Amino acid sequence: MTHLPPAVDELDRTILALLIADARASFVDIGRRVGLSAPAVKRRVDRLRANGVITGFTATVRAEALGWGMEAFVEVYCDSAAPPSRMSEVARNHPEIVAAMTVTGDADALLHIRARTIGHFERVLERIRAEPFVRRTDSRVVLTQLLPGGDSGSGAPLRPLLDRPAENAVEPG
Amino acid sequence: MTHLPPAVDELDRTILALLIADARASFVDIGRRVGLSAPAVKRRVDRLRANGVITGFTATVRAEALGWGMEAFVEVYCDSAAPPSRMSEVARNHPEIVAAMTVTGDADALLHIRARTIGHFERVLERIRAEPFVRRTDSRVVLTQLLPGGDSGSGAPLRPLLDRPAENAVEPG
DNA sequence: CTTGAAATATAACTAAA
DNA sequence: TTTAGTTATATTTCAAG
Repeated sequence: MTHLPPAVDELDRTILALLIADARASFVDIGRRVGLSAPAVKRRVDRLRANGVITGFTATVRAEALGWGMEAFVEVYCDSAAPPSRMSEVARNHPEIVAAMTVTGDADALLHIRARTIGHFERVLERIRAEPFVRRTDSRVVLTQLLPGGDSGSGAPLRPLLDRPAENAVEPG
Repeated sequence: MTHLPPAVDELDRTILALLIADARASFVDIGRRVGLSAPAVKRRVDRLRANGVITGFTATVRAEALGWGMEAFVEVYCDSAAPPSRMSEVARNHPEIVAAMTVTGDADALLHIRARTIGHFERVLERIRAEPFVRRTDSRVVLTQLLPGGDSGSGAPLRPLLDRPAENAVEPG
């Protein structure tokens, strides 16, 4: 049994790009740009949501404007006995962890962390290091975002990828 | 002249949390939950946008559903003569780079990269390594997302931070 | 795709703190 | 002066044809 192919066509990609650029755009407005009626657009958006292509709509917020001026990536090294589910629990235990993943390489996990200040970040690190199984951490503090939109996942950086249908083809071999 | 304090109050934070959870929520609906009329909500949202607290509204898309099944973080080491603006240019030159930043530590930059397949990723790496000033790279391929929402920046992981006004206070010293 | 009724966005105006 | 409520109108949503 293969995973169901979502079957996203050119029109869907354009609609996705428009919704990524502005999630509050009206179906009428989107329809005008893609040459479709509003109900037709709505049907496609509903289908993209049902298919799990669109997972939701969100406001993008400048973390600094809310007092979260620090950002860092932290590699976590665990005891070899650490069950993989434990890191997931650790990630949920600390609200400052905005993303967590297992990765290749020496480290067992990579954490994306936001904090108010260096001092706050230091306390978060201490909290994480105090977790069972966590042996040591290796941090990289973000200095400057080099791309507009800054944070990945804001959707905007994904848009260029949508504009290249040829690149989306399944690669041979 | 100090930077203007955005002055985000409790009500704003609730509205932000609701918009992060669903960017297409109607002002009437938001108003019901915070005890405000629709125009009052709109005025606040307009102000949050004008203040740069809200930078936009975006659809969150599952990259895998579009054929982007690979994700990696790549540390880039440059020649000491590399101007900082060059990395920014490199980042813009490769659409697979969804985020790029300068960081503390040995590496000069950290890239967040999305690719269709391992083979595609390898070719992207070769392209980046061929850039002037880039001396070497060190990659960490993402294996499993440990938090729901996966990607950071989707807004959802930021929501818990909004729920903690006490944590948002400016820290002494 | 088109239609039409219900819901929504939004501007102008008014009222209150 | 700043913020919210009310009203009025254009627009949008959405189910049905």
